[in-house]
Amino acid sequence: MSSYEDVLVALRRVIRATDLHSKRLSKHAGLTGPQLLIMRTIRALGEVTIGTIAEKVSLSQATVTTILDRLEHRNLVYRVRSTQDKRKVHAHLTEEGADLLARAPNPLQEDFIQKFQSLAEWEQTMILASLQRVANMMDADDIDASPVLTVGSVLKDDGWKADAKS
Amino acid sequence: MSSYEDVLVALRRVIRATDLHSKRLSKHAGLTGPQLLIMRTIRALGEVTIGTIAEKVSLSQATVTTILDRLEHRNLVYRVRSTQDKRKVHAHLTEEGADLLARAPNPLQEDFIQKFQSLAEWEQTMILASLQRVANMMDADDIDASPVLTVGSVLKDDGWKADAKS
DNA sequence: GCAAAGACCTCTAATAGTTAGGGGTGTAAA
DNA sequence: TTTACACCCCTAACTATTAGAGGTCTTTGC
Repeated sequence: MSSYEDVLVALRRVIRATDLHSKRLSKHAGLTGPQLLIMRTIRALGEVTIGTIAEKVSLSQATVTTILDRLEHRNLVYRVRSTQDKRKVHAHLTEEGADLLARAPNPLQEDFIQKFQSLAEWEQTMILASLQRVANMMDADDIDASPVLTVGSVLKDDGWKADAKS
Repeated sequence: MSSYEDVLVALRRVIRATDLHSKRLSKHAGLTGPQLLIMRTIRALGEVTIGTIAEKVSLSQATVTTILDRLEHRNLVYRVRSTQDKRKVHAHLTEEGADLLARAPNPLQEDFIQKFQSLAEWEQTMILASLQRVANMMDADDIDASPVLTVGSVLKDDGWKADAKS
């Protein structure tokens, strides 16, 4: 069995290799974490409804709507109401949005996420919790100051703020 | 007190004067009663939401939606989704629709409807019931064959069919 | 004459997206 | 350090559309 320290070191290496540290990434693209996540989902799925996005990223439709409002305002995405079913709205990346997304992330990132999602649910959860703990430690520069995390808080308590001032 | 026959005669005169006999009118315009009613509502209120139309004509939103579908298909109305509140949709008459509406009805009709709506609720209901009875008699050419009407059936049981074959 | 088809009308229930409102976090400026 | 601001996130309410089922009327074919 590897020691806890071994795990920490491995995690730090993963973080560096994949450039997943959200503050760094977000600042680079000028996008917040959820914004990036949603734009990636749109790129991955092509013509996609708001409901599908919400399902994929585990947010409510209302939240996706407001985030899309901001992205649309910045001309990174646009909406098209379906003619087949006028209840539905399809989201698309603008050329500008696609460019930004292409410039922003490290190519390794996509690979990593795909592989990560092939893990078991509990593995993903535990790894995320550990990553979170690592991030906290890095911020605090003090291991003992890092609070114990619950699973539920893992995805929320993330330092993804980037364009609060834009 | 005027006799029942006096009332009948008066009603017949009103019907002729205002050209309200629905079969005649509908055939003239190539529109059914509800279609005509909705188009008039749009013309009267200008930019109007589906919900408002439904309220004005006492139909469900779903019904208004399907009737608007047919009118839109015939290029008589068009929809514009509100930019202020993207839940809302405004209905408008096309030029073609406005033309059709302008040609179809007798100008007296508008006057009559306005005045009619200033009457008390029960007066309107009774008058409508009587008008309906008159219409039935005219169709039957036989007074005794006309069934006694209930208030609830007055607005429904109307010979408004016109373009079932179009 | 009469049965069947086709085109309507109408409704309720379900569905998709948007908005309102309230609570929270993080960053930057006074 | 407080304050302002811009986010995120949710639930509840709201607007319109669609699905599905039941009804009427007219036309068409027997």
